[in-house]
Amino acid sequence: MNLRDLEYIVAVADSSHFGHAAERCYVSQPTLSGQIKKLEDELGITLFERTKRSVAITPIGETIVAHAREILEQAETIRQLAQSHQDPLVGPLRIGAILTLSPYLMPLILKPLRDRLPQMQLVISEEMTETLLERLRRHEIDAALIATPVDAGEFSTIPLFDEAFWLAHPRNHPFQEKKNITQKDLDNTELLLLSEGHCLADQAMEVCHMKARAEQGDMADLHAASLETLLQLVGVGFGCTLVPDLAVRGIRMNDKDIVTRRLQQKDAYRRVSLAFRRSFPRRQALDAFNEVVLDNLPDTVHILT
Amino acid sequence: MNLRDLEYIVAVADSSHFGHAAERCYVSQPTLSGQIKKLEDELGITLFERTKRSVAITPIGETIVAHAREILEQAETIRQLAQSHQDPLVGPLRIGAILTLSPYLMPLILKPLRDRLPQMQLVISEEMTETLLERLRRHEIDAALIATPVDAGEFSTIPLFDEAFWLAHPRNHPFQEKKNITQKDLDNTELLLLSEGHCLADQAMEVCHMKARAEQGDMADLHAASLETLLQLVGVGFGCTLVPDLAVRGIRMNDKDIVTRRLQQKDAYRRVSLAFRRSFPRRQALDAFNEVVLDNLPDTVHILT
DNA sequence: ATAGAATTATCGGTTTTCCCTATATCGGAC
DNA sequence: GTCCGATATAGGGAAAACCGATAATTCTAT
Repeated sequence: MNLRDLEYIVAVADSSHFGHAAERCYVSQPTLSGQIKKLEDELGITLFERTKRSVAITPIGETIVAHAREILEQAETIRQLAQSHQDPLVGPLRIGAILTLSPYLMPLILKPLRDRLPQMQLVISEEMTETLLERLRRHEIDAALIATPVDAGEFSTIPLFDEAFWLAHPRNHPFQEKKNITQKDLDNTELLLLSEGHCLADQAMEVCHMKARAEQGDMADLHAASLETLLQLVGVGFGCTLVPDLAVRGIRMNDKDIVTRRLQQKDAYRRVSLAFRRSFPRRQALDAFNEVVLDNLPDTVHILT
Repeated sequence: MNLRDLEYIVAVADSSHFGHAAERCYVSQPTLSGQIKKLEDELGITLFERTKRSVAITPIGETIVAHAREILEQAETIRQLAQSHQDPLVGPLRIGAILTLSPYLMPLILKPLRDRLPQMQLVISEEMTETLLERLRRHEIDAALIATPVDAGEFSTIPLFDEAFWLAHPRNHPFQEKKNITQKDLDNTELLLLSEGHCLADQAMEVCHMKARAEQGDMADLHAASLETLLQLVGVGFGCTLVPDLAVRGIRMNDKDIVTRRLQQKDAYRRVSLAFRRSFPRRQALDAFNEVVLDNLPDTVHILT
């Protein structure tokens, strides 16, 4: 049995005429006759009752042709599906992003993305870096926006932009009096950090030359699960924290108790990149996505070509 | 695209391993790889994301494999259908019978038929000869039990049995006094006949040497549409009629006002045969049907070998 | 009755597809 | 670095699908 054979029997069932059916299938009449005969032999039944003058379908033939029609329809559906997915820009793109980036980046790009690539539906996951990478491995997402270098062997990465860290402190904090915050100031400051696993915590510790989490002492149990929570804590005077650039934009607008200040250090930034499986077939979709992201970032971040 | 190709992609989707999938499909791994690649090229999309180390299905691949599964299932259904119809004795057999035979023959054979050929469902149509032959031409029925010779060119026929005609007259009829009914008696008798198109009417006229229906005079508007109606008329003294043998059996039991008498003439019978399209493929089913019919006829009919 | 038209089946040869073995290539493990 | 496991590639052979020509059969028209 064969899809072609099924086309043949459907054509004969429709036209009741081997010659016309053959024409419709773009084959010669002997070919069609032979193939149908072969199929009948294979199935062990007679599909069509033919005389030299006429062709009529048998009851069982009728039933089988009905199934054949369904099969051909399904096959056509497959071709249609394939057709509409041929453009790599069409179809859902599953992007993961770290929690300290996603809430501040997505609002900037979702609308432009829908305008520029209406056929591409973005499916967003927000997770910590390790979880994202695991989901990438499992093919649950197609790419991940992260701020940590990953093993180049396992995934390909495209660097997108460098995002500076800002210091956020309460309005009544001693820093309020200082014109410039120096590295030394930072090194001596106890920072509020996100809980274990958030790359932002590690990055902040690095910027402030902290050796390990344990050094923080009493504040250990204040480790928050989201940047928003952390900022709430800053707002009520619990301490300072480092905030990545994109997240600062929201604070400036909304919270009068929090002061954000640019850091002097040149190396106080994190590099955001897009990681994806080397074998991922829709590279063009990723490139288009990246382009939209870069086109819609504020001037405050440093875009990498 | 090809049914085989679809088996390949389903196998790969199931095992996530080209080698194992190939084994399951009884082909070599290069063959399977090649065919899948060909299919991907044909569809213009990537079904599987493969590295040298692992295989994962793409989202669109997942969708397509789902359709492929349905197609293969339908194909299997076709094979199953064919399988269970391979035995020509299995499946519905559509038999037509003339109206003056069907009500008397069917009760005799339905139960034996169900016992002997439980897998064959009999679908019965009751029509006049010409209608039966027309339905035979249109493949609406598979065979017809008729009592008229048909053009041997158009249909094949199998003679089954000769059915004698009996005379049915009211108990108070002059015939009641006669010991034997002669041809001359019949020739001078006005018979009640079935309406136009019933072969029994023609046959009765022939037996009684009637030239044409018009000779009957006043009784013309009494032409009945069924033998049962005709016998009702006989029962209330409207006249005589000829009744075929199988129909007589019912009368003897139920009606005290009707006398049935065997005719002396040797040629007062009709030949019942089974007519079918020469191209009908389930000849064995017909033979089996005939056998059951002949095995269950009463001794009063003359069975033809 | 005979010729002609229409229709399906059959035959021989060609092209295409499918499949196999052998081998290359790549990534990971020891 | 070498071996192992996995997929991809190459070349050749077998099977199938296909075509044109033709046969066989049946209906139609003259």
